[in-house]
Parts: sequence; structure tokens; C-alpha cells
Amino acid sequence: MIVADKKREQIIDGAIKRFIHFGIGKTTMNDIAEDLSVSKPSLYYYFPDKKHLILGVIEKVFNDFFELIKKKHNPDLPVQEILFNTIDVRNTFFQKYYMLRITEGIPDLLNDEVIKGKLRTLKESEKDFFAEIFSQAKAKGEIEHDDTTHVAELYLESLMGLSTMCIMETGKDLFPDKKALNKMTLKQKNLTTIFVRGLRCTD
Amino acid sequence: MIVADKKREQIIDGAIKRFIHFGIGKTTMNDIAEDLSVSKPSLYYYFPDKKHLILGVIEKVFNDFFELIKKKHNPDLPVQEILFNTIDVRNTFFQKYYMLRITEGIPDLLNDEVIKGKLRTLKESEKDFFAEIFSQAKAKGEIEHDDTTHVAELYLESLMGLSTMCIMETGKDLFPDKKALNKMTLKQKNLTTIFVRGLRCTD
DNA sequence: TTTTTGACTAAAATATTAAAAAAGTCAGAA
DNA sequence: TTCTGACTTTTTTAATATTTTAGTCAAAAA
Repeated sequence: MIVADKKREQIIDGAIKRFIHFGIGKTTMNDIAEDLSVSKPSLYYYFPDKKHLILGVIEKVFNDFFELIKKKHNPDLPVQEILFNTIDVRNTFFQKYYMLRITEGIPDLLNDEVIKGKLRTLKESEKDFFAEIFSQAKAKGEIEHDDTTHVAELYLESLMGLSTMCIMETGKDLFPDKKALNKMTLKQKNLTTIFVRGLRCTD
Repeated sequence: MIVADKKREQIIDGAIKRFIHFGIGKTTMNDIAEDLSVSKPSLYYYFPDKKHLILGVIEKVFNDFFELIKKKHNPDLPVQEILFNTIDVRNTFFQKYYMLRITEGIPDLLNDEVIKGKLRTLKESEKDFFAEIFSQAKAKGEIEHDDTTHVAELYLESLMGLSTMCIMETGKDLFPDKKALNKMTLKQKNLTTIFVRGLRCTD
């Protein structure tokens, strides 16, 4: 890794720490700079604006997520177990980085095209990962289905939907506690069981 | 129906018209009163406050929904078809009453315990409806499963989750257009197909 | 040349206050 | 029992001043 990139990473890591503790909205560029004992213009040397720093944070978090998910991925396991493990990693990250929730930070950050585009891409990546899982399962004869991509998208959105339901039940902007999170994970796994069975029999 | 209740209904109907057109937040008690050519205190004779009028509206809409859903319910059809029809009714209502979205109106209306309780109850009712469907399907030997209530809850939350995903993709507070709604309906039906299959085989 | 900074400006969030609008009340009329 | 005009109280909204924060730049340090 080049030195410049290393510094960039340090800034991102510093930002993540602040974001997790205080949320994106309540973290200023000055806060981040002070934490790292550098001046604010230094930050702007590596990132054109705050939005791109946030973008860097999002990228980093998801890269870590994908890395871990791929590391824990054991293709020899039955599909259901693979999916269960993935759900566990997913929700561990969900819990760890909940405070990053960009909905909170700058009000219309979610309406920004750059951010939306990045999130779309990341969702696409996760979809591809699930598609790969379903594809391998099909190759092994564990399941049957026509359109892998389609099935993966449906599955992913169902998981995300159940997460969102959990957040909404917890109440808008409260942190979902461990109990609620376990309940959510259980629901996702139950759905997975039925879903996989549903792909198994094409009668 | 008693006369008093009839007047109450008229007020609720008037409120619904306003709410659909302008949203809950931008409708005042005066607006509703003027539409009905009565004075504001008349409204307060039938409802202790605005919250309870909104509560009445919510009740009315969901009662209509449940009525229609039960009217269209044909127990002789295969489960999947029953669920498809239910999804269609669901999303027709979703579209028609989207403007009621209580998230918009009074900011912390969703945090109110009375409203939350009512919504919980209504969700419970819908869950019971689905539980009945799954129960009958089991009796007919179409599907197999252990805990009907549990399965119904999982299914309902998955449907709701997919709806929420649709809303989020459309962008916070924009009205989801017909195309997005059809896509959502399709996803719900695709999930239904897999879900029902998953309940069919308990291998 | 690349990286960093102090001192700056421009933009945005926040607090303050006054004015307007809406919720909700009440004595009394229909 | 149902309804209303006239009222009070509470919330929103609008306007403005103040502070905070994002972002810039010329020049120093590495």
C-alpha cells in the first residue's frame, strides 16, 4: 500500500470511530482532524468534501463485511448452513455499525446520487454473493430454480425487509437491543429454512 | 346504526377525503369541519382530540380492508391463489391510502402508545387472517408446518418488509408509482410461491 | 513536489423571538 | 343531546441574528 493511501485509511478509521460513537450528523471535520492530531485542510487534501469521506467510510465498512463473509464462506456446507452463517455475519455488522446509519447524518444524504449509487452497487455485490451461493447449491443438486440472480435478489430483499421491520418496531431511531436483534436473526433464519425448501421442490 | 354513530362515520369519511388529498399533517380540524359544514366543537363532541379522530380513520380503513379481503376470500382455491388475491387487495389499499401514511402527519404520531397499540392490534388481526389461511391449507393437506401463528407472522412480516423496501427505493416521501408498485407486487408473489413450496415439503 | 497548516470565507445549522395558525375549551343556544 | 360563536392555550411558522461548520487558499514544512 502506498503511503498516501495509508494516511487516507487512517483518516477513514478515525472517522469511523467518531461516527460509531456520536453518529455521522454530530461529527465535524474538525473533530476527526483533532482526533488524528492533524489540521482540517489535511483532511481535505485526501477527500474533496465530507460526503466523499463518508463514502470512503461506507466503502471500508462494506469491504470489511465482504471480506469477512467470504472468509467464513465454506462451499462444502449445505446451503442452509451457508446462509445461516452469512446471516450471522450480516447481523454482527449490522449491530456494530448501526450508528453509521446514514439516514441520521446529513438529512438528505440518502437523496444524494453519489451515495445512492454507491449503496446500489454494494447491494448489487451482496446480491452477487448470494447468487453465487444459490448457483453452487444448484450445481450440487441441493436446489432447483430458473433465474439465480432473481432468486438472490428476492432473498436479499426479504432479509433486508425483515431487518427494516425490526428497526421500525424498535422505534424509529432507537438502537435495537440484543433481544430484538436475536429475534430478527431468528426470523431471517426461519425464512431461510422455508425459502431453501421452497427452492428444493419444484413440483 | 345509531344516529350518533352515523355522524361519527360522516366525520371520519370527511377526514379521510382530506387526508388522502393533502395528507394528515396538512389537514386541520377546521378544514374537516368546514368540509362538512359544521363547527369545530362539533368534531370535539364526537372525538376527544385529533389523535382519536385519526385513530377512527385508521380503524375505518382497516375495517374496510379486512371486509374486502374476507369478501374476496374463496377457501376452495389453492393456497397460493388465495395469497395472491390477498396481496392484490393489500396493495390496492396500499396505493389508495398511501397518503394516510401516519409517518408524515404529526411527527411523533408513531411514537404515541395509543396509535402504536392500535397498529399492533391491526397487524395481529391480519396475522390471524393469514394464520387461518395456512391452517385451512394444512387441513386440506396442501402444506405442512408446526406452528401456524408463527408461520403467518413470518409471512406477513416478509410481505411488509418487501413493501418497505419498495418505499425506501422510491425515495423517502415520494409516492411509489404504478411501475414500482407492480414490481413490489411481483416480488411478493414470487416470495409467496417459494414460501408455499417451502411449506409443502418437509423433507 | 508532495504534504501540511494557520488564517480565512461561505454556507449551513442553531437559537431567539415575534407573528400566525391550529388545537382544544366553554357557556350557552338549538 | 347536539351544536355553535367566541374564547384561550399550545404549536407552527417566519424572520432574524448568532454560532458552528464546511470548505478555500497562500504559504510553510517535509
